[in-house]
Amino acid sequence: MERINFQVIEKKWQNKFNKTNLNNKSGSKFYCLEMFPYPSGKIHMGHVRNYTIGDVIARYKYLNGFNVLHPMGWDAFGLPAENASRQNNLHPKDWTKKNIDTMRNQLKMLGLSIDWDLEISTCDKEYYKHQQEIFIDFYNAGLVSRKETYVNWDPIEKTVLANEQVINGRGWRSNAVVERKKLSQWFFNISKFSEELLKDLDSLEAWPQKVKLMQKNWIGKSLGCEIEFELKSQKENINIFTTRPDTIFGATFIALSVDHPLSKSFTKNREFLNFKLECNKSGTTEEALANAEKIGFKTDMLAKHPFIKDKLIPVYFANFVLMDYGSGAIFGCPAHDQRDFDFAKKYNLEIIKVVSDKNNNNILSEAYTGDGILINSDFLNNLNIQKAKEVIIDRIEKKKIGKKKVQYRLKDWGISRQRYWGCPIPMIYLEDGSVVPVEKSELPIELPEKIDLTSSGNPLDSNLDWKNTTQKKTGKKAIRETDTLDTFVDSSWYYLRFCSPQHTKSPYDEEKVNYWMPVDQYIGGVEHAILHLLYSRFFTKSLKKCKNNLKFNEPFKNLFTQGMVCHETYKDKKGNWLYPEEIEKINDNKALKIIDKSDVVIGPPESMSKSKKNTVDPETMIKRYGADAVRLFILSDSPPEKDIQWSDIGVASSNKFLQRIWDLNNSILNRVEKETDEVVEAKFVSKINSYVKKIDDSVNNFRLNVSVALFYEIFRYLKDNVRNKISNKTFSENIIKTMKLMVPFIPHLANECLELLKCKDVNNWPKVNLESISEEIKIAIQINGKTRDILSMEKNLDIKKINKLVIENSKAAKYLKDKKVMKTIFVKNKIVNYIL
RNA sequence: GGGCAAGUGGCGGAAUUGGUAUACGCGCUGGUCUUAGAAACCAGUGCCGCAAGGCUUAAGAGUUCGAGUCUCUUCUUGCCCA
Repeated sequence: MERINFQVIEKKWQNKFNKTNLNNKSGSKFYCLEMFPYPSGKIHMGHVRNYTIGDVIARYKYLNGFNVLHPMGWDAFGLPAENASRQNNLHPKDWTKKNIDTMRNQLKMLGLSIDWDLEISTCDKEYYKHQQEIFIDFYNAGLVSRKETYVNWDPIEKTVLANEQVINGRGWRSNAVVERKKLSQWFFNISKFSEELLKDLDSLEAWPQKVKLMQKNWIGKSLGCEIEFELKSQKENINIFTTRPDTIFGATFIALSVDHPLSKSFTKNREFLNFKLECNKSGTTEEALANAEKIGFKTDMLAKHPFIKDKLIPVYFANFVLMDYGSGAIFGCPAHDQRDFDFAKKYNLEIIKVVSDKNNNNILSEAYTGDGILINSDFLNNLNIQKAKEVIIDRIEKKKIGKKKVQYRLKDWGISRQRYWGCPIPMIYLEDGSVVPVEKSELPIELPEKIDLTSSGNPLDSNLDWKNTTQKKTGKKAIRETDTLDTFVDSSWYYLRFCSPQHTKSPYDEEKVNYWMPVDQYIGGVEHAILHLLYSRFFTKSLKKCKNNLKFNEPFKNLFTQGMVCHETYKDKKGNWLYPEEIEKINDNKALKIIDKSDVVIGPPESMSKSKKNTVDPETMIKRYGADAVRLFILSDSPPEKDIQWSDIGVASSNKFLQRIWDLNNSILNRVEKETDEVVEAKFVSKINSYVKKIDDSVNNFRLNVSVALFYEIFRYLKDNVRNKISNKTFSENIIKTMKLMVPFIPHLANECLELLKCKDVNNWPKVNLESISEEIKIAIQINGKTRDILSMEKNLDIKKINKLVIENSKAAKYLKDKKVMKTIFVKNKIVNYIL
């Protein structure tokens, strides 16, 4: 038996794939996009999974007549390039280019249907030039602002992080404990779009509910109210914001942010300044604030309760109140807010319960935030929370001490980064203190080639040649903005660029972008559920608003988030991580270290990561088992949206299956002509047709693991029928059909087989004639709801005929003997249930 | 703590609107071939039972002629938010 020489076959077909695209000019458009990779060095299994899923969809749509756009590019700016550059003295540009070349080759080894003519790289000046242009457009449209704010400062990377980049109080990449620092920063005013970003989630019908919910929570719309508190001995009022005005009668203190205007009278107070320093040690995320110990600074100010005559409540500065959320001031109701509760316990403040819980006990061990009926609240008593909110807001507005207000949790997007390897921000500072954009004709503002990355801080800031410049229009001296853009900006519009990557005049060709957009299928990791997707949605909406030439509201019509690729972890006795190739597996529970035969501790499957050494190199696997086998395995073992566990045995068995396909294909080529039987042939044709329908259904529903299972079934069926009374012509036609079904999954082998079978019309999908599917069906025979037999019969028989069959030849007959059937439930082609 | 998703053989997992539970793969068992092994191929494989038959979708209840699927309670796991 001939072994497949997959290296030769793959090379042959890849040469072809690399030169072609999936354009069907006459068909409807279909834009298939997978999240583009960061060029970190080599591709990993996560990429293999992502791009294989995308490739199946792209090829499937193409074969079904769609005009398919399937591009690929590189998210090429970012800090790792700078780090690598320091380590091995290679310019970030060269390091990035080298990685791109490696990874492009690796992607080509997978046999993807990428149109490489459309390749883009975000670090290319032809790309970021347009990004700078967009920045200036946004600036002119009032969507960019410069604000002095507290930022999340990563002391290791010496840069600012967006809130979303802070995870558990630590930098998402460096894992350093994040500090609060005040800096002047550029912002995109994404919060102006809060309502639109929230509302339009409803139009994204084919997005996973989970992702929509995460975005909804992130935007965090809440209805609240502002209330003015008068102070006893000062003229100023304190304006607070709350989402729980119903708990006003439980208010026992006021807490201010350390940056609240009232803090000005404390600037000479040493104790207060120390307290302020202490506050700045923790990060600015809600999570950090919730977890940090609540600390306060008591002032001598007292505020008058707006609804309780003569009641005075103390005013504190507190670390859990931030100036940029609401008004930088809150009233504390310890009974019904955990932070307030912690604070009140610590400073021995009054706790007044105003919402009754089910237990009705008056001593609380923690804040009660559930539903209930108002108590101890004068005119709000006996109302539920919702009603109480309405009544109190109404009262506050009538009394003219405050008003209803909608609040969003979503804050503006800080985009300044103190780094070299990013897109320069096209702004200049003039000597008179004004800050203005550069002329569009000066774009791109290129990164300087020569750079010193050895010193800490921002390398552009110390590059005086680059930093010092003049304003083109006036010739005035100026200095450049030395911060570069957050790399999330680069990926917020790349999907538009793919529609016309060589367009020089503007970021995109209007006609092409309106033809291809929105992306019909976007595929990527769920880890981008909030940041990247929200930013991209914001970009689309902003561009639409300021350029007025886009005809769509949302960039991604359908979104699919694939699961991660996992692998067991291994540790030796000393607790050092081991690579899979360093161990020998004896069975599921036992493994040995190859060099010294010592025991290895096997850990549970976790997502592949270099730090745990549980990675498997795709290139090694492709070389060992072939690209088709790797593709087939990564699709077969789990549904695409769930995590998959990598298994060498699994990919080896995919490889064996491919060999069986090859053997079958060869045996067909030499098949001796059979005496034919029309009935047998018709049944055979009908069966293969029914499989075409099943593959269609599974692919359309992204159940690609089911598609693969069906291929195994189909091939067993074909093999069982080789010796049957079927003509060579019919057999060959149907094996061609089957191979066509497999093209999106294993494009190399399927195309090779089709060529050997002398198939002429390779680029179309088999048509299913639903009428021709006339399978024999099986009906469950139940007695009192219990299945007693399963009978095969032709389709669409009526109950009379089935009754006869049941009495004559089913195991259920004996249960019916001498019994009276009270009722018969009959579902055509499915079941008969006799109730006795 | 809140929200969401899920729980099916030894394992990964199938199962249109409630209608044949355990497809397909791995593993395991037996066989063919082989000096032997590997590979390949063939057969079997949810559990109990010699069999007839009974039991089985985390646990328990409910609705229904019929529940993996719908409802309620409990437990467990994962993710997101806090």
